[in-house]
Formats: sequence, C-alpha cells, structure tokens
Amino acid sequence: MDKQHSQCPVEFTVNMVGGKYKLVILYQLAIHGVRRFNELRRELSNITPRTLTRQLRELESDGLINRQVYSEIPPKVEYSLSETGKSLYSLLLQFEKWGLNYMANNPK
Amino acid sequence: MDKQHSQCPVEFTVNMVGGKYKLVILYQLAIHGVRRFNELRRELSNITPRTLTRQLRELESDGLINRQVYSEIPPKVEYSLSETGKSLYSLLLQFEKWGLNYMANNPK
DNA sequence: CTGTATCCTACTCGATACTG
DNA sequence: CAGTATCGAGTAGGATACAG
Repeated sequence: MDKQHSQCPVEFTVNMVGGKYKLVILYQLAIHGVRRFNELRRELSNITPRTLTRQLRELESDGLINRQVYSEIPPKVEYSLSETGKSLYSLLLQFEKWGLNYMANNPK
Repeated sequence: MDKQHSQCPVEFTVNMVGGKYKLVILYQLAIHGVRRFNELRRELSNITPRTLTRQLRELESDGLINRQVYSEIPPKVEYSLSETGKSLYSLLLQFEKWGLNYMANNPK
C-alpha cells in the first residue's frame, strides 16, 4: 500500500483505513469497546473468516487495534481500539453522521 | 457497489467515498474550490486519465461534485463540490488532521 | 471458538495510444 | 484541454474445507 510514501495526509489516512471493511471494523470496536472474532463476523454481514483475519492483522500491525488472547479452551480473543485507534473516533463519527444524513435525505 | 443496500451508515459512506482517489479528489476540491481536469491530474500524482475520468463521473452521478463545461476551444471543464459534497467538509478535515498527526508522531 | 489453507473470480487501476 | 479506447496486471476479497 505504500503507506510511508504518501505526501498527502488525506491519501495517507485513506491508505491506512481504506478498503471495504476496516472503517466498519473500527466503528464496531468504537461502539462496543471490545469484540470477539465471531461477533465481528456476524456484524460484518458477508465477510469471510479469511478476509476478517487479514483486515484485523493489518489493523493490528498498523497499531490501530489491540488483540488480547486468552489461553483457554475454547479459545477467546478480544479485539479493541488502541490509543491510536481511539484517535479515529471523531472521524468514525463523521462517517456515521454523514451516512445517516444522506440516507435520511435520499430515502430508497 | 450496492450503495443502496448498506444498512450500516459507516458502510454506506465508505461505499460512497471509498477507493483510492475519491477522498483525495474531494479534498482538492474542498481546498481549491474549483479544479480543472489536468490540475487534478497533476495533484493526484500517478492517476491515469482513464481512472480520473471514472472517479469524477462516479462522484458526479452520486451528486457529490458539479461538472461545469465551457463551450470554448480549447475546452474548459471545471469541477467543484456540490452542496452534498460540501457536507463532507468536516469529514475531509478529519482525514487531513489524522494523517498529519500520525505522520508527525511516526516520522519515517 | 478462532482461525488457516487452497483455489478462484472480479474488479480496480495502470500503460499507452489516440481523438474532438 | 479534456477526455476515450484497448489491453493488461495486480490484488482485494469470496467459497469452501479443514485444523488446533
């Protein structure tokens, strides 16, 4: 994604949280605080486990989310926003707000 | 893109302004007010005319930008934010702000 | 429950040449 | 100047089965 080579701050942020699911994942984590793998899977209607795993790994390696593994059986893994991820909060709210507003003014 | 079938407002907005260039285009229009085709082309470093055309057409058909054609030779076309597009202003600023901040705290 | 492993499709975007 | 036409490559993401 060439994340480090973007001069434009908007382009940089897009490269960071772009794609079909990342902002929605972050949004769910922002709303709920903590989510488990299968909870996210249900909330992102059609995502496949392979894709969800990849998105979560990328978000983690970019430092936007935390992954907390509990060594139990059955396994339990909790995802949550990191401090950096939380700094996206108002951006996420803008997305929510704009979407709600657009949908309200352009009913299907 | 199934724009009308998103229940989640965040997902809806992502479908609207997602992709590699749309937010950057909107950002340039927000900054400069009015831009011509080749001005945008220069500002979006590596975009091809084909891709730029497609992004602009999609933004136009979604009602986010205006396309003003002047019947002159040589041709002149000006792009600008529509009222709906302008309602993305604070969202665009969040992208700019977050990118600047992240880059400042994570120097290359 | 939380993933991996394979395989595959579809779509986005790039390169390049050309036009009114 | 503002695009269009063709062609092609890369990759995001889907389907499905399986594993620790």
